[in-house]
Amino acid sequence: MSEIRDVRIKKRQELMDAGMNPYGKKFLKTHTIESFLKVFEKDLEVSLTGRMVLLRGHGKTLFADIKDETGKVQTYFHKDILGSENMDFVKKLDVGDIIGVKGKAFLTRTGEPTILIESFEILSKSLMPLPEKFHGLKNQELRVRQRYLDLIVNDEVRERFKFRSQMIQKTRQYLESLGYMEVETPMMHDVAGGAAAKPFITHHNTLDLDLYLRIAPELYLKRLLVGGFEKVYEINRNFRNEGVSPRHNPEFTMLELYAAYGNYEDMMKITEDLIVHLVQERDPSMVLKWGDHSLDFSTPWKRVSMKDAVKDHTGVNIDTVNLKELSAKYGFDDSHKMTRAGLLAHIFEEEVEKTLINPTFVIDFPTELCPLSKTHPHDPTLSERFELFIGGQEIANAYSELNDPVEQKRRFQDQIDLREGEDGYSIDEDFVNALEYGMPPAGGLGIGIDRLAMLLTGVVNIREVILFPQMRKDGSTS
RNA sequence: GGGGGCAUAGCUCAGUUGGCAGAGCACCACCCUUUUAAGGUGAUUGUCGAAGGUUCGAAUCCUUCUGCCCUCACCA
Repeated sequence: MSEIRDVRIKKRQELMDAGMNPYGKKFLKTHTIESFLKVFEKDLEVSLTGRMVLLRGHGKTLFADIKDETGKVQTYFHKDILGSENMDFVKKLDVGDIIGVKGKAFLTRTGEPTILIESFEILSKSLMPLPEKFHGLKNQELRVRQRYLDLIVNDEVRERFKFRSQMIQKTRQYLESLGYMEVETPMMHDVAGGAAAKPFITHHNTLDLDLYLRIAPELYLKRLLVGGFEKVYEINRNFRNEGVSPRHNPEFTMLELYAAYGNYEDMMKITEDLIVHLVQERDPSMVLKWGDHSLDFSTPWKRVSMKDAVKDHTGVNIDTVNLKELSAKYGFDDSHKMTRAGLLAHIFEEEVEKTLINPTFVIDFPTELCPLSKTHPHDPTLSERFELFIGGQEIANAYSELNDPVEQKRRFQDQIDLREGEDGYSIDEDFVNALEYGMPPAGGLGIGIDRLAMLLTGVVNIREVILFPQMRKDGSTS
């Protein structure tokens, strides 16, 4: 129905014809709505801006709720104050219009702080109707495809994205306070490394060069350790050409940080400290509701080896169990390269991950699953690596970084052999070369920022913490 | 990619056994000078996601397609 739009286009023209610009310019406001409400005082002269979200006509007057980034306030257009000519302009206003107002504060009979408008400007005439005032916008698809409407109408959505921004801001402050330096490394890689994932492929025309959108910044950040920076971090996007799900978006935000001369124990401490710091500000009780779960962030967090986690949960002792029996049970057949380590990881993912609701560090990963990690000094089959699980999801992943170039190259080659024939996988020779110059021992950590934001805001779908998550092409008009 | 569910007015939603496509809000007109999802009177509002099929007759049954949600697989 374009009738509403037609009516508004007509009003737009009538405003212009009457000399009132419906798309105004810079407007100086004295307060945000939040700050106005805080300092409210009768007869205070203020100017405010906002979008009209609710109109209540009342004879020769009009109440309009206007909303800015910080809140909502009632305004009052009165014919006796504005005069009949201005009141004609008021009749051309609609829900959705963005206006600037000047006026005097007062309290209505019922005690509502209100601005008695002395003058106003139309800063943007809205042509499209907003979603319904009471039920708002619920349609999942529209909420994402037209996120701007979601943000206008659904306050809790706007608050959630504000929180996400503050969470990242606090993370930066925390890391800076520990002496970490933020860096930016390439998004376009000629070798897709640092994680096991399918990359997106793109092409540089002038250089005639196929490039991969990065799947992880890891190998570049470690080059910086070689270069002599001792504490670096990066918060930015990774791109993985894989399925979309309530927990996966093709582009997602990752914090990676590296500390020279440290190890994965340091990373465990920094992970716990950072997340506890963020949770504490959210809710000092340290317990957050998340979906059907309640997450208890009280320290110290549980630590369990992968072997023990599997043993405790399934009774399977991976070192003594009959492999054939077990692989049959878990759907492994001869076509898989079945090893005890591979099977352990498989059972862990199938049976254990989803049960790790309160924060749990899983440690002592089999080395063959950790191509970038140092091994335990006393047991080379295990690596100095942990993954942090909260709410059954992997939130963080960290190692004592492997800094032996010869061993690193051998492990890369093993990975390539496993993925024989697949495109996009090759050894980052320059990274190995960098290691040959000497990288200090280091702890390295990655934290999934979107998932952390999910936990801290209580939502179970990643698209609720990503402003514009990936969607298919809109099929509604075809 | 596999399996299940959903798609009706700008928004939120009803729609019985296949029998004239509905409500609330929004919009429009009129009334109303402190309302609070204001109120009152009246009017308008549709490619029932798309294309086929069955039928005297399809929003409703069948097929295909598109999109969204859930789930499995890949993965963080």
